[in-house]
Amino acid sequence: MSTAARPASARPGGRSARVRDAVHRAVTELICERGADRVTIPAVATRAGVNPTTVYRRWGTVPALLAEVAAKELDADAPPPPTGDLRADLAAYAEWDLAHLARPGGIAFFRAEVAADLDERKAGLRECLRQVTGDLEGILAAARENGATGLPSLDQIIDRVVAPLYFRVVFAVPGTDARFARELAEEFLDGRS
Amino acid sequence: MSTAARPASARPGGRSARVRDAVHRAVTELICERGADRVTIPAVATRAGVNPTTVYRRWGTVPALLAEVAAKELDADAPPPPTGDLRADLAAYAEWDLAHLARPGGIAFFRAEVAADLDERKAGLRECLRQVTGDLEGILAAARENGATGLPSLDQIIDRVVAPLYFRVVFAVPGTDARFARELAEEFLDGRS
DNA sequence: CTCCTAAAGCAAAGATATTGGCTTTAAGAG
DNA sequence: CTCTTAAAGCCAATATCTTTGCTTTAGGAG
Repeated sequence: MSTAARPASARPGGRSARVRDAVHRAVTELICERGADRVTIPAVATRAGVNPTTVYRRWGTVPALLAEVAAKELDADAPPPPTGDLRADLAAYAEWDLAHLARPGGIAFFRAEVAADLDERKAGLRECLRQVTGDLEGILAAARENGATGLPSLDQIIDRVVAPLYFRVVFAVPGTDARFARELAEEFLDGRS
Repeated sequence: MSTAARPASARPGGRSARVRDAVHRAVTELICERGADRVTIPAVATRAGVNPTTVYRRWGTVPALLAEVAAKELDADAPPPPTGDLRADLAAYAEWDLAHLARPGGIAFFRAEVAADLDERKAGLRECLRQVTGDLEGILAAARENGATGLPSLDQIIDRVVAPLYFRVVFAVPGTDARFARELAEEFLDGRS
């Protein structure tokens, strides 16, 4: 036992990082080329130029691997920061959310979460929903600071704006584009008061 | 070539029907016990007391098998027929839809559809969406015959009623019960005029 | 009742995926 | 620079899934 605190991860640098990046890249590529259900650990390992055993030992299962990649992509592609203008912020968020879902392989991650089971599934989806509600709360808080009153509730926004976007992307409903997303948000706000 | 017309399926009776029923039952049981992603053809065959080869030859893949079972269950558990009272019909439909999705293994079929890829996926989801729009069109038609005017559009109902239900079931949002479903439909209609 | 044959069963071979024991590599501390 | 050891690599064993060729069973027509 040294007197210094142990780092959270024992050996995060160099080779481990390179392997992680190669595996992440391989997952993204395979998801885009084939679908989520054809992503297997041996395939990922081959594409990444890494030994399958390594992937099994570090990540264990495909859903766990996908969850990590999805989390990383969510960090890289964050929604636009709220300005305090609820109407503009919500429209921008809706547009971003749609783009995020509809990006190549975007829905594949959602699928992976939906398909996973029990604890893993609940954890993944809770995290996903938590992320969405966190973003929306940020938008509402900014509007409130800006002096806005009579704000919609989180549940209302989720039911009226977020849910339709998810549904339409999953079912590939035609006409679900950026313009639709913005109008969905704006019409929701206009219909209240 | 006989002069008589050939039947669509060459030998539908007896043993084939028994095997089909046993396999269907096994699929439903396994989906409820484990999740959709742990349903494999060998597992289904064992549970059904049928040879795996038979399942491979008749259905080929797990998604195809799940699609057939889902279609059969949809037939067995049809939504209530429209009465012509839009408000009551839509509330009843929302309640039925939620119950149908939330039933044991209900979402698992949806998951299976979502997880499948390319042609199979598109076919399955289109069928699912077609079913929903068909039911809703029936409700709208009944209301129209009853003299109602200013009816909402199909897209509106899907965005405002159906999509939130799907979203909430998939993400297991608390408080998503029959009462919520009815109120969702009623508040949608009340919010128009 | 008898015959034809679609569909089910069986068994063995061929893929793939997963696990475990052991060796090798290279961060990172001292 | 040297040493320790976490993490990666290798390879063989195991488990699962999937396909294939052939045999057997049992609907259903005549």
